[in-house]
Amino acid sequence: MHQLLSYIQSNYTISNAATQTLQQFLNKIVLCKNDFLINEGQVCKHLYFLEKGCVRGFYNVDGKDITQWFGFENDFVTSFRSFITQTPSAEYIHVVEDAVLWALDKEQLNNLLKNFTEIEKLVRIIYEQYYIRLEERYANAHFKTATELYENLLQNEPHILQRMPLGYIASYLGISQETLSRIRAK
Amino acid sequence: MHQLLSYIQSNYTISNAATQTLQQFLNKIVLCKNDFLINEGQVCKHLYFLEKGCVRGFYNVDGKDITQWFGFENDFVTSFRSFITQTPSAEYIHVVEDAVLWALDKEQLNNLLKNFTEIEKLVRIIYEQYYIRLEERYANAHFKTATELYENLLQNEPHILQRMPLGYIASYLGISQETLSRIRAK
DNA sequence: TCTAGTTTTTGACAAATGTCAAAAGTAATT
DNA sequence: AATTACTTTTGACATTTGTCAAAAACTAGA
Repeated sequence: MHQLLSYIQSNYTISNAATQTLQQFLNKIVLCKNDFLINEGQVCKHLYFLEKGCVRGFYNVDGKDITQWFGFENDFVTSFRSFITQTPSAEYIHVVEDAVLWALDKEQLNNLLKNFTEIEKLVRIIYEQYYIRLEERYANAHFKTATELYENLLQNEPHILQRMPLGYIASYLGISQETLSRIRAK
Repeated sequence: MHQLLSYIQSNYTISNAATQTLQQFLNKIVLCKNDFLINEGQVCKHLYFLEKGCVRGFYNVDGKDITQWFGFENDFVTSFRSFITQTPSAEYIHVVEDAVLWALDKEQLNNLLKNFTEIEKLVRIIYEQYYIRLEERYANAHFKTATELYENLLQNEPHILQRMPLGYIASYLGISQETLSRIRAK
């Protein structure tokens, strides 16, 4: 069975009919390190469940990469703004470690939402969680020194430090790589 | 009719039955400037629709206020984290201009979500929009100089500059009031 | 209109962080 | 093992921003 389905079933209540229909709509995608799942300018037509590997969402300003978020196992990833509004994505999604994903088409998700109340509810709850997570990250980023940002990361998301190169982490925190390197030296 | 209801009806599709039930559950709240809608430590049991006035969500670190967000007419406001998880709020909600709000109890919202699919959908869509908005704000805050932050605000949310005192705006942007004052002088 | 309270501005200085450039370290390939 | 490419660290210095304190401007109430 897809890891996505067991993940959903162990965290939410969902009927067999919904599960089976969902299963039919999922397409497996395998990508290698440094592939791109999404490119800037592209309209994002799928929601992805990340089964294995890790990715980062970043956008490009004056030739400089700015990492917005990281995705790991059991995360839903996509360029949310593009996926929701069906407008061109401002961000890239870059595969940092070889990845296995399951893609769900926007149209087909809409069908699921229409036909299965429990999926509508599931999606609503997932949004709630993602919203809270983002808000928390935002709060943590505000009015903090570079050292505090690093200590926060160490405390709240240590897996990022273990699996992501320094340059990406620095831009995720909004500080220069050199500063991060010096902080870590201590 | 409540402004909330006409707001919803003009933006979403919603049955009469749902509208009427929702209407029953709404309680009007009137607050004055400098009242608090939510205090830190309090579990937030209501979702509020802001009909008139404006508010800010802030939290306190070492005696210093840090403004997280502003709410204006037609916004849904609450301490989302607390409301969703039913744990004590980390933030205060402070009334900046005399306000009229409509409160919806969490329990009663849950009933609505259970009984009316279109409300479940409505809430899901509202979360999508709030999520995107937050993500956008986050992207704008990252890797920007104080001047760029100010110019961004001027472009994207000029109403904030018109209606909020400088100190709140500075902490919203994550810069000191003095710096913001100097930037604005130019 | 005057007064008291609040908010905003200004100045001087200190501290934190960014930038650029080079060196050191690490990993991947032949 | 040697070469190449990529990532991380280090140093020197410039710039931005924060902090503290005081003055100025603005607001609301008596």
